[in-house]
Amino acid sequence: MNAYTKRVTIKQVAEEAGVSTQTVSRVINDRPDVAPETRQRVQEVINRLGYQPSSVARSLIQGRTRTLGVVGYGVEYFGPSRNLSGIEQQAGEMGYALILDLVREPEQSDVRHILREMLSRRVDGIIWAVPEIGRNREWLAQAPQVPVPLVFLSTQPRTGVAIANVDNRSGGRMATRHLLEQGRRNIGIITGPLSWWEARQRKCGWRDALESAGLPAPDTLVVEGDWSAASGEEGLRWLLERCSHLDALFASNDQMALGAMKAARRAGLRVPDDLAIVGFDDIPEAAYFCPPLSTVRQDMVELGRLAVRELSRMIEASLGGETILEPRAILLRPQLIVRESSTLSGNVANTFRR
Amino acid sequence: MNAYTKRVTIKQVAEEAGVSTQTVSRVINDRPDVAPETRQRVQEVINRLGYQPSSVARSLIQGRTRTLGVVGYGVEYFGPSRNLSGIEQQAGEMGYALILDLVREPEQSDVRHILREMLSRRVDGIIWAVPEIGRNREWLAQAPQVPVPLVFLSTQPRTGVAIANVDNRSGGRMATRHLLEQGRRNIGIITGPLSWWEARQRKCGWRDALESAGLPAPDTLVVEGDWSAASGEEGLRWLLERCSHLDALFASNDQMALGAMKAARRAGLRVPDDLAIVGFDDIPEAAYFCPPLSTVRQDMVELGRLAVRELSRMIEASLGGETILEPRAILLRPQLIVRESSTLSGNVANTFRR
DNA sequence: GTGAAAGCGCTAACAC
DNA sequence: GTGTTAGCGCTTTCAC
Repeated sequence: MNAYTKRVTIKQVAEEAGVSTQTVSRVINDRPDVAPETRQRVQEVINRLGYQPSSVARSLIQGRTRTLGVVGYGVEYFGPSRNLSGIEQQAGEMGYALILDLVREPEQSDVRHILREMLSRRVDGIIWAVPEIGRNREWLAQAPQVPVPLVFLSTQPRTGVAIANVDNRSGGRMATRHLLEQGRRNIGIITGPLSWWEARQRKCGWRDALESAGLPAPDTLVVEGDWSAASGEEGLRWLLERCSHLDALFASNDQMALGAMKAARRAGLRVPDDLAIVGFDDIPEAAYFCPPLSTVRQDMVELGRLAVRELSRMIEASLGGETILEPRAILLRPQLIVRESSTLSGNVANTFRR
Repeated sequence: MNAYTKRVTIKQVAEEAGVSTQTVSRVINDRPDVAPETRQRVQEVINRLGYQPSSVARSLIQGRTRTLGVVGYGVEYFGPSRNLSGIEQQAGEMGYALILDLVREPEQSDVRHILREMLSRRVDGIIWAVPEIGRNREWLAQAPQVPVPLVFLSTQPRTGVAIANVDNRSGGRMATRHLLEQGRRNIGIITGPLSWWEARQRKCGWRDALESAGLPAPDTLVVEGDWSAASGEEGLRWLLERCSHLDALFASNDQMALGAMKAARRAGLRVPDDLAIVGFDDIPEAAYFCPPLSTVRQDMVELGRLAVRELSRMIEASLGGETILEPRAILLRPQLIVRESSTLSGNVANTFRR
């Protein structure tokens, strides 16, 4: 088997067509000032030779790569993967390619190293889609010093940086208010890891709703999970020990809600009759849990798209004028999805509980 | 706010340090032949100016980008997202960056366009991780003409192209054989869309196992789903209509198994007592279904890693010698995970249980 | 309409 | 050890 053929260059095309490289350049860039017949002749040579302009060379001379750097986390989870999908779609539509870097331990990952790598590759802008955990965003204060536009996803709002978020607090409020409306009064919460900003926001929403209803939000109603179904199972067990009259639960994601359902079953509690449950995320399986899970849906695809549009706006602006756009904060409202796990009416599936 | 500062070049560093660009180049590439004091002086200037070598310029001159193109599908699903994660990990470890292109409609997507884009960006190699659906792989015959190494994931083996697969057929066999070992004799199957090669393979495995046991595999035991929980629910309903004595089900993924569980519940069937169920994939939620789902686990992370290692091998070979490596086919065995959906209590025997 | 010359930021090859 | 020259593949500028 032969080696891969060396790539055809603009020079070879020019020679073969008997014109200058300049003319070839005009043809591949669809410039007007080329004689129709010349254009056709060149085009034929291009097709015959299978010439493919090098965007590496173009990037070098034009000072832009039409590439976006994406630093992501947890693509194996539903939210982040949808998010990435949205980013990719929008970027593709706007003519940007994506360079992807996945972080596995957000708290320890070497931010400076990742940033350096992205910058050396001369991306036109960066999307930082790693959750804010503990102090792993301290460096963010230096963000304005990064020499390209930067948009953060799911990060505590700060002045001076562009941010796109789902309104987690409002989501937590929706879930809890819904449970209150169902007549529940003892509403526990299984939070995500409280080092996560998003987890804290959802908890704040829960507290907001209780306080608006004039109800207390004691610590005995709170347990911290780690987003996993196992922690949801354990969490509910723990809550039931402290608070025997618990009649509702807000689980901060659907996996933990699933674990809690298992624990409820084990404890002989009927859902929703004895215990109403609401989750967060609306993973595709949620509608098939037994019973189907009420939850808070967040449109992560749209969030990704919005982030790219904002980033592109910033890039264009920096390319044009001398001034940087004032970074904006984008906030996306989630949506309450009511299914059977929180409502007594019309709960057909419950008839067949094991 | 000021505009983003223009990037520092090697020339500026050289001037500032009072050396030639060559010397700076030697320093940033850790070449030995630089006087220690010169090196230090240059390094200081680099730090002070925040100089970041441009890999665009490097790529141009070295004829390689240290970039891999990844064409993927369905990152929002469990398998593909894990797959991508494995690819990213291994690529990172080997010093490659990733350019990501996500395809949303594998059957209609414009292969030539995607390929052109990747090639114009001069990726060193390509991983094609889009499922083989219908005839969307016909172009694959031309793969040897692509001017860079190419590895296909989850594709029907063919000579002349490198491929990495999970052994889906063997997985289907494992699932079905397990059900046979539990004493089941009327084992239905809900397949994936049969235009998918992987779906056909799993079905073949099911048939293999039945035939080995001397049992027929009639069409009344087969129903085609679309991977969704909804189709699993409907599928089981359909099967129960045709075959009232059905006592086991192999669902070709976990979502469809979940839907089937719901249908079983509705039909008043106990799982596993009346109907044993095995899924495929081992999504994280599977252990929390009610009852916990037996399934076939495939290590998609490892598959991704293997693909990258193989691709890298091909790239290195093509860089060195004149000949291309003979493309290899990699086959990864899946693993049966036994939980409660397929075993009557105390009947787990000597199988691996989690 | 077309071409020649210069140069994007860097490194390879060679000279000193 | 260090500098000089040339050039990667392309576009820009300015002649003609």
